[in-house]
Amino acid sequence: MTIQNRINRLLSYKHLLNRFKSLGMVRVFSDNIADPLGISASLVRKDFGIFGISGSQKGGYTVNDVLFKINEILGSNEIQKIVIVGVGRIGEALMSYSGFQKDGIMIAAGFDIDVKKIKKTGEIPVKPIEELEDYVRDNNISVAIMAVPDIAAQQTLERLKAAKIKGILNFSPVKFKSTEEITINNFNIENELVNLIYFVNKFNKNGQKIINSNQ
Amino acid sequence: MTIQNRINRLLSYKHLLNRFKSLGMVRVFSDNIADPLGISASLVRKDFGIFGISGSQKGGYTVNDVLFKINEILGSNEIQKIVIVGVGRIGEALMSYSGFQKDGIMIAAGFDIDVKKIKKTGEIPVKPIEELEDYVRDNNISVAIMAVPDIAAQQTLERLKAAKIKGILNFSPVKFKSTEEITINNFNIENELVNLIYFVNKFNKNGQKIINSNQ
DNA sequence: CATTTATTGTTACAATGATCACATATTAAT
DNA sequence: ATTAATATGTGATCATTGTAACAATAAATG
Repeated sequence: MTIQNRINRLLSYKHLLNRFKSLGMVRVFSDNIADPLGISASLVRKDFGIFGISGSQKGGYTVNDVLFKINEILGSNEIQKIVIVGVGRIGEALMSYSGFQKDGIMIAAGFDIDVKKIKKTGEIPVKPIEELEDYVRDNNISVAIMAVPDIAAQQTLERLKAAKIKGILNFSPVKFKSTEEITINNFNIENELVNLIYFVNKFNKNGQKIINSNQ
Repeated sequence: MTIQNRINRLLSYKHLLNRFKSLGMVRVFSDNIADPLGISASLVRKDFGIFGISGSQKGGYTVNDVLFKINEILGSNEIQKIVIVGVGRIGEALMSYSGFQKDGIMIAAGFDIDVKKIKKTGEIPVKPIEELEDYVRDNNISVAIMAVPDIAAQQTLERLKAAKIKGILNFSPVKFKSTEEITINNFNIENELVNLIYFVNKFNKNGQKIINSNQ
């Protein structure tokens, strides 16, 4: 979980730096980045240090250099093709979402078990699930979004494993654990909501803090 | 971030215990819970202790008691009504999703700025955004899902603040920070994908770097 | 050219979280 | 009733993660 935070911060840096860039800024200091994100400047410098991003001792960091380096680290300088398995409402919503492009992510195809979903036309083709394995091999895909109902989750996971997929972003309600061969990030909306409701309910009365004694 | 993990674990415990229950189990020990989740038994016991969940010194914990207590803590024993602002593809997908019920969450209404989206019939009504403030007040809503495009995000946030919403699950591409008055959890799909791609590309099972085979 | 100033890069530190280990309590068995 | 076995509850310990502090150093200034 440790490096995941670092990667997430890298993404925050990227978005912030893009904003700075659009404002015409050429150089930034570590606290310019830290303050808006509510973290310490030394953490920014440490992150940069760990990923080999260096600045100059008086003039700070060059926006373009840092942006290029971050994209390089994240693999966003080349297009990353991924697939979606399960073209229901969530799958469709993701396929029609255009925001992935800026991070170098391209949804190459969708797959579904339901023949009525198959579409050869359109920007992103939807293919029968039987073609997944061949497609993944032929197009060198390593990451998939899984957006199937709970009933189909286990079976879909097996198919993705068989297709030698290496990473899954799992929108299905069933939680799966990562293994040596495959990294699975579970994206659970219920959990997020329950968490939020808990906070809102506990903090409600006069903004009182919740008990957090660790003893 | 500290107690959030605890709440997330509570949710994992809940789901696991429900599985145990459906298998007919009446009592469990802390390691029955810990092992499948890959955490230590003492952490389970400590979590339980902190939330006042107690077991018996030889017989472990009673499944039903723990489940009831967890639901009580999470507020899932009563129905929590929430609203969705922005009835685009994501908003629609969430509105048609039936999995919230088991956690006591009910989507009471949708809101949109586009009059073509308004629907008075159907299970969940979709209302004009102007009615948000009144609806939230009259129905005692404190949590909202925000699923609007980036362009509308800032304005929508202002509306939600004006309506005295206390917690937002933000699906829009724009990241917002929580304040004293309002807790905002940003749900960013790009970030998750980029993170996953980073892992898949840079690490093999030994944590060593591998050659990035980009097509 | 020396001095001042400002910012990076890094080490020491503090806070937080999870695990370990054990004392304590409870049940079962003889 | 006594003893043995076993699981909880919790203080001590270890690990992780971010912050604070500062030394090193490059630019600016006189």
